[in-house]
Amino acid sequence: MLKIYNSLTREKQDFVPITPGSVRMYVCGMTVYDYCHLGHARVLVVFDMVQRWLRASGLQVCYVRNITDIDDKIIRRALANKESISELTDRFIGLMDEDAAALGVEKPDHEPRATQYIPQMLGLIKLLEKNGLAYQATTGDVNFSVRKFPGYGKLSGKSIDDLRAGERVDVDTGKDDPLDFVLWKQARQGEPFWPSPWGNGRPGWHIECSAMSSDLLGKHFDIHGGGQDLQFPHHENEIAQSEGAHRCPFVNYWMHNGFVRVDDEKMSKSLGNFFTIREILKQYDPEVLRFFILRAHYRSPLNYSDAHLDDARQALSRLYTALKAAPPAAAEVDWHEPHAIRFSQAMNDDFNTPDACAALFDLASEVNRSRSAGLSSQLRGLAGLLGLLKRDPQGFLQGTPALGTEEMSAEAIEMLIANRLAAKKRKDYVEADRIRSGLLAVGIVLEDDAQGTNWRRA
RNA sequence: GGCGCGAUAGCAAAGCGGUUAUGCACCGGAUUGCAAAUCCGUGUAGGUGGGUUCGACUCCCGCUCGCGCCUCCA
Repeated sequence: MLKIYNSLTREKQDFVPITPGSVRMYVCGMTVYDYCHLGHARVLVVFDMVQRWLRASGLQVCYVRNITDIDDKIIRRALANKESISELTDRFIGLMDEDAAALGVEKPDHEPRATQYIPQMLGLIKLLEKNGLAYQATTGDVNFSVRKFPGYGKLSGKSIDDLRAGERVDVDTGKDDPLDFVLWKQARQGEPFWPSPWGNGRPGWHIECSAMSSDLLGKHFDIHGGGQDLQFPHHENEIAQSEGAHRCPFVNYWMHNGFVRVDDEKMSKSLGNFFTIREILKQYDPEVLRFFILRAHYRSPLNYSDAHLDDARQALSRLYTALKAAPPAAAEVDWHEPHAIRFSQAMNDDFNTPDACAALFDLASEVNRSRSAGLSSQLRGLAGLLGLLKRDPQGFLQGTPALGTEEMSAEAIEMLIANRLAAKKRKDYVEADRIRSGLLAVGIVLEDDAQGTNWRRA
């Protein structure tokens, strides 16, 4: 039985799908005006893992991850770049796809873009207006009336009055209450707009997710995910909009992944301490990054540093080394085998990937001891469910230079290995060792076995 | 100020009221021409003060420290 920690109830709960045998899941994706950073990588990988495990559990999954392609930041960036909004967003959607693919993230079933759902948003706003929850302010903006929605704050555990305590005096917003949020922004000079019953304008941030999720998944669906920082106000507002418009429960299970940190501080755009996926992939194999993300629990904070990635790289090498020692027969998982059982229990316990990884390492030891192709298949099969160990071991072991080591071509390495073998044949161990330590100095490790000499990157 | 989360060995990171987490690093042994890899083995934990219990890293309370949200942010 799968258990999921539900942010809404703040406890682990048995997962019971609305429709037996199938799951509908929505995850807040990217706002496309810049490169994806490590925080985005975490959302992408974590919910890819969730989606994979749901499918592996025999459920039929409909996974939606949206793209926000219209908002203030996008408008500003396009202006600064002197390009059109669609040029900007198309470009970064392409780059995001590349990053996601590198990290082994499977394509969601739907990737709706906000700008393609304007009619649905307008429909939703009309419903909210009809239900007395939306009003047009003197500024022309259409706002959501937070105080008229009972239960506002149930996701984030905030009460409206507590929120008021920290508020700053804000004039000219036209809001009845400072906590009200915008559903539809009145068009301003030089900004893109769409016609609406309330005049030309563009959508507020939160309404797109309510519109896209109900259009693709229905008014009431199973799982909604995203980064912890979206819990308030974004997800809180989504609930208010969706439940306020449809008058029915919105989402059963809310999942929020923890932050990525640098030096124990949240990595964020505003702090400027973020690393893009691209930057990191210049130094590390994408699978190392994926493994780094998955070896921590999705709700825990994840501290980034080169040392931690180096550590992850060494650990992943151990798994690939085991696969190399005993080539797998297949990648089919035998679910009666003890490691598979442990793996499955770990995953069913709120996607405990660190524990699932521990099962993988125990299995690797077993493979090394037994040299069993069957167990090796188990290893590859189970790891595959996390999107790991899909490659040829040699490709991984020889393809990822450690930080600070120089590149050397495979041909050059092979040549030196041949020279060393010749030296060994004539028992010139001084020369043989000289060659080996020379290679080690540039990050190449030689391993002799009965068949000959293999090399890998340290 | 309001609300919430966390504190595990050198580093990273899980489960668990009593029995080896796991990985990296380290140490001893096997193996090797020497190594590497691998195997075997040892060691290093649970912020602090109380409480509950036959027994607590694990449950409860206080304290200290760290972090997050309350504003765009994955």
